[in-house]
Amino acid sequence: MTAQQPATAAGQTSPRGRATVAVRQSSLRESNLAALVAAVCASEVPPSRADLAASLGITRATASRLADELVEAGLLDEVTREQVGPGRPARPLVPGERVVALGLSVDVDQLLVRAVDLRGRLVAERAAPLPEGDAGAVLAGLAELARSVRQGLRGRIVVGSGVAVPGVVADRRLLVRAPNLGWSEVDVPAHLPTVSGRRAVVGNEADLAAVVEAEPVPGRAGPWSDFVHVTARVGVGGAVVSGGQVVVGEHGAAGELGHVCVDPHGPRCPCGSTGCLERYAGLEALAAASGLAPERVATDLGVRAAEGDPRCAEALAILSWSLSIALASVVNVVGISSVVLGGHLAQLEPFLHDDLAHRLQQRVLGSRWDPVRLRPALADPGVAATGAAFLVLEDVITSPATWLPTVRG
Amino acid sequence: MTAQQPATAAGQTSPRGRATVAVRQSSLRESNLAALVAAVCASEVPPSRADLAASLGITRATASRLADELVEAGLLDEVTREQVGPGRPARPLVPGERVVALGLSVDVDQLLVRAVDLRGRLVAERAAPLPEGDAGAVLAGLAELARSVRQGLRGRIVVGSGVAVPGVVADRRLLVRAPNLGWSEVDVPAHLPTVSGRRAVVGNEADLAAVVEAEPVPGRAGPWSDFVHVTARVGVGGAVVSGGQVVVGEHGAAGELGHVCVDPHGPRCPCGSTGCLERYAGLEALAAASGLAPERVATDLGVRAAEGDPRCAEALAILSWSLSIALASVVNVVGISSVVLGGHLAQLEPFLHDDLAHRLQQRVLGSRWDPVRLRPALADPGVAATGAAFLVLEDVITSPATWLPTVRG
DNA sequence: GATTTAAGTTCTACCATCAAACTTATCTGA
DNA sequence: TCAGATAAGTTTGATGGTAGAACTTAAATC
Repeated sequence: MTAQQPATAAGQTSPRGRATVAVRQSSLRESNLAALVAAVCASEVPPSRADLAASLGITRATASRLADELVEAGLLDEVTREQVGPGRPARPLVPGERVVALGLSVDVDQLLVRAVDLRGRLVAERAAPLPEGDAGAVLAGLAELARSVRQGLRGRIVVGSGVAVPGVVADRRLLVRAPNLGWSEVDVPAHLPTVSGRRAVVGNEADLAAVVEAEPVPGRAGPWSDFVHVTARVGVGGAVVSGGQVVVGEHGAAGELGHVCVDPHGPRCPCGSTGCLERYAGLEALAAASGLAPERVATDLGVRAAEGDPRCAEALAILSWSLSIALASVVNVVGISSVVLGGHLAQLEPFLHDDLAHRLQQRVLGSRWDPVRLRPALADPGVAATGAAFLVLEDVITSPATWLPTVRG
Repeated sequence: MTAQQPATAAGQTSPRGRATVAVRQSSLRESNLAALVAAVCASEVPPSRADLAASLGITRATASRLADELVEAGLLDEVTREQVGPGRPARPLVPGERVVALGLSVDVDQLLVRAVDLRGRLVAERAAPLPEGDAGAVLAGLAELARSVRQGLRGRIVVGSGVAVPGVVADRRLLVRAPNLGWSEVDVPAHLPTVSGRRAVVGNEADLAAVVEAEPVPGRAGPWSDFVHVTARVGVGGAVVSGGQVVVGEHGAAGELGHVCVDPHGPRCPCGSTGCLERYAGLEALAAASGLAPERVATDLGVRAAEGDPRCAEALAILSWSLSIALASVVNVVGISSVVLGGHLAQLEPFLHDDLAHRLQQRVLGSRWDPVRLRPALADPGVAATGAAFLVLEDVITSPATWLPTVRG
């Protein structure tokens, strides 16, 4: 899902990564504008025009002209830096703070709308309980919530909106099915207002959470660019991130870690298979094994197990065992040896880490050369909404020319 | 492995797919040359200069000028087409047949060298038994064999050589480890002659077989661009192809389908884990279960089972069961629902197809909406060598400008 | 206050593409 | 047989974006 387009420097490319359309003079400019914005967003310290010229391999003249246009349009901001040495002082550039995107999220229990700026900062946020009714009613409520957030964004350049949904998404638009909401074949953008004339883009919530995990700030890579993201809540979902990109698969349904087979002789799963990971690591299974109420699992299971509660210790051991089998298979197949644990697994991570790492070490083929790394996910229950906004902001970084006034003559 | 670079229209991009280096006038030309060559290679019917101009969105003038340069350099050939209607007759273009690449392959039992032209045709081939000795001795033998094949290629433009090896490859160069050969940390290109001043590029044999499966002719997509390729020979290997590209993973070790866990309570595997697919679908396991000699498994197992031999039928059932569990997990995670069966599985495919398809249908999450497709691999034991040559030919398609005379003034 | 250093700007040259007119080669039909 | 139609390919000058080099600006240093 989330179909992060394989953005290229200039021109369209086929799925195989070869150019299918020729490039012209103007694409040259567009692609250099994109390179400039990407460089500014990716940089830890705000670069000057001269820095950009050097790092991108263009002349200062060209870098300066392009940067001026971007500053003029508000896509970049100029900041002042305290002088550090001789020479004319630089005018460093940072991502434009007037640029914001809306991130919408539909979950099983609430609606959430966030506004995030190009620097990745949360500008506004509003939540509401899930309205009663069908997809139309719920999305009408979401549209209303989004409108109210937009009210408070006067003076900003609202570049678009993204939506996170708990289901399979095709083509960044169609929600094919969302079992937990009971929806199928919903054309989500059709129910939402356009922003600056642009339709909302749609993504799967687990994928969007992984986007933020991979890139905590739009356009700037996080510490890990290749990892498997497992999110356990009621069900178990996940995403595979490779080279900073979420792997979406043929029909946008990749990342179904919950239904990797842990034990073919294990319990039946409603999906039709047997011994799926979800039957061991899902909330229901953990509650049953530990004797805890479902809402206490995330907070109490680890602590109780550490205190010596035998049922909790047993539940934690089964969790670790089942995760190790499923994750080892995934790691062997996709060749990625970093794992991010999300949902209630994030809170249990301190109690799981050593045992799970040890078990993975035994089952992962390349672990002798490259040990498996484990990390808890960001502790933000609304990440998916942020990820949805990032989806739009990444588009701005990829093709900033769209947002420039087309002055011809 | 096989690190197929995510080739872009113009300029370099980061792993995240954003431009890191600006593009200049000359990149424009380079990228349009590449687009032209790619279009000619991808086309079923040879396109004229006017066809190319229309499909790429450039003027006939530009298309013509670029095409002339490519024809001049031998990268494209002009053919004559019988006239079909009024107007000046077109001079259709096809990939240049003088352009050939060498594909080398080291296997556990033999050396193989092929020469393949830009149209994907096998031009020459020579095989030799595996020489005694260490990596140096074996690669010296391979170099000698390559030299002898090159002798017969006078008048051709030999653009480079690729090498297929049965092991993990890093950076298209270093053979990290090859258990079946007992090699590790071998800098393969260092032992081989350069071709036109270019070092050989190295890839994993399973990945290279998948490359040919995805693109039977260089630059022209085959029927499937997203599939899981399982190859069972002595061991069980594989590759995941997504969007026509082989998924290589963080360290080039992706695609280890042989060590996906089928049953955690299953037999121990030398890899340190338990119940790996290789313990069920590997040649040794099949021979033991069926009572057949290892070399007869591929040819006889299916026939004997169909004739009613109970041990063979049992062995086939276990094979199908174990494949279904492992493949279902892979398909759920990477979201790809096409499977190509290679090695001895290709020959067994007719006997496996129905039962395996049925089992997968039950275990794969999205199979109700998108049934899993099964297909046997190409019946060519030397595909890997062809794939190695393709690796080089794809580079020519991606950046043909490298092969043009640099006329400046 | 002269000198050094480096950022940013201005100007001309270059080069690849575009647009449009032009040439060439074949078919069509009287 | 030959003019007309049709479409491929070519030539010409214009356009637009970057390169290169000289120039201006602003601060630190001595």
